[in-house]
Amino acid sequence: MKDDNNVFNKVEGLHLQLKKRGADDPLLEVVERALQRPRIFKDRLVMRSDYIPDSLPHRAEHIRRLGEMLSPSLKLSRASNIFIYGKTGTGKTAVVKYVFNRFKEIAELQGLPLLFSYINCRISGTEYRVLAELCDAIGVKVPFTGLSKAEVFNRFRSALKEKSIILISCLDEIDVLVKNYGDNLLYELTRVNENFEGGGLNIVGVSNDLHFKELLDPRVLSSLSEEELVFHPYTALELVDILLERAAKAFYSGTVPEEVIRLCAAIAAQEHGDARRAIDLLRVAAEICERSGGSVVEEKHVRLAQNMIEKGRVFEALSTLPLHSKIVLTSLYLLVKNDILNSFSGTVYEVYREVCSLLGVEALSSRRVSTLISELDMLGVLSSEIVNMGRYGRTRRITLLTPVDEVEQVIKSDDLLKTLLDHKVNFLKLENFKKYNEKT
DNA sequence: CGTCCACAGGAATGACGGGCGG
DNA sequence: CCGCCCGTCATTCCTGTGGACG
Repeated sequence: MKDDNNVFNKVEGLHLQLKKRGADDPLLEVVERALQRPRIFKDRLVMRSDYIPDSLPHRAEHIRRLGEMLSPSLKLSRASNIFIYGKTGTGKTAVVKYVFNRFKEIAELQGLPLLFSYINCRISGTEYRVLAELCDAIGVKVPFTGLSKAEVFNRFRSALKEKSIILISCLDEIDVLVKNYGDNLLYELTRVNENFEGGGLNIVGVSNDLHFKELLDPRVLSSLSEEELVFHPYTALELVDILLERAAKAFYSGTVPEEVIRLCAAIAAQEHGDARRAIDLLRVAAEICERSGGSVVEEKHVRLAQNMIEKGRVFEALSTLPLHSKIVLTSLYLLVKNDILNSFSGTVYEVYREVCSLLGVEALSSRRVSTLISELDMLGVLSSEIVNMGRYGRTRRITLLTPVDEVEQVIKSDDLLKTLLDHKVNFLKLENFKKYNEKT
């Protein structure tokens, strides 16, 4: 655990050095300000999202039950597969990791052939990579691409058998995998244990989609969810406890008043009781306070933090979009700038083509753009609604949901698109599109 | 009452870069 | 080196469709 005090001492040392050099040193002022800055954070790591606390308030019951379900593995017999539901930030991942860590310690102490792996299916992304990570967990090296899935699967199974390992694997956000690739992999995985003595695979599936079950084949469902565990969102009061505990470790006493914590908890509770959000909010509020030279976090810092986090999320999501999605977004932006708030897909596509030719980029087919628009819809950047206009066909009415100035920031952060706004935007004859769009 | 618009969105297919084993 | 298998992005072709217009 890194101590802020060390850093502080170093800065102090630097300060003394600089002073010796004379007053005209350009760093002197910066360092002095850094020294004067009141310190709020005692330990920043505690407020990070990947931090696993020693105790999880209001989750003792879940920990106990998960531990019970997995306990047969400590006697080297197979435990049930487990299914965990609950929305984001309800402590699912933390509980699983917590229990895994504790079991791992015991297994190592007793020298049991018991291994644990945690895989996030959304981050791993494909069936192949999930399989590769399972292999990795039991010490089988596989290339990140090149082999057929069946081959990787066979290697996994035979290694499991050969080494008589029991692998308990958590597949987090498992719904993402099934939505994209179906439940084939899960089916195969649940069958791994058939005709096996010693060794085996145990799956702890985690999903934040409550309707996920419906996507599964009944056979898969029955073997996957032999046991179930449901996580409910935290209430505001529970969030307060969580934040208080974290705050006590992360901040110097007296820097974060309880009412600020209550506010953070209340805001997060409104948004589905997401603990991660609550912690982020408090952390950012403290950072803002610290940077502005305050010594006690106040309500206004929380409000600012709330704003910043929201904007940051949007910017992050939009600026990492592939080029053509950004061009579609830009087209929509231009339309909105010209007071066309609801455009039809035909109009958007026309503008899109125009923008592409101005940028010297080859335009994609309208079919492709159509799915790009759907993707933006799913991201919540825009909303599209199918409308029937009889004689005048069937289209989507597309509305930009993101505030224009935020979209503008994203466009300006892209080197290519920036040139469009800077120089070429006048060449667009948007009047034509306006008429085109109003041809209802 | 049937037509027919302007697309939606599914299916099939292909190009491509990456990476294996042999 | 080849042949094969991935996943991703894109195109082409296709069938489907609610309701204003004639």
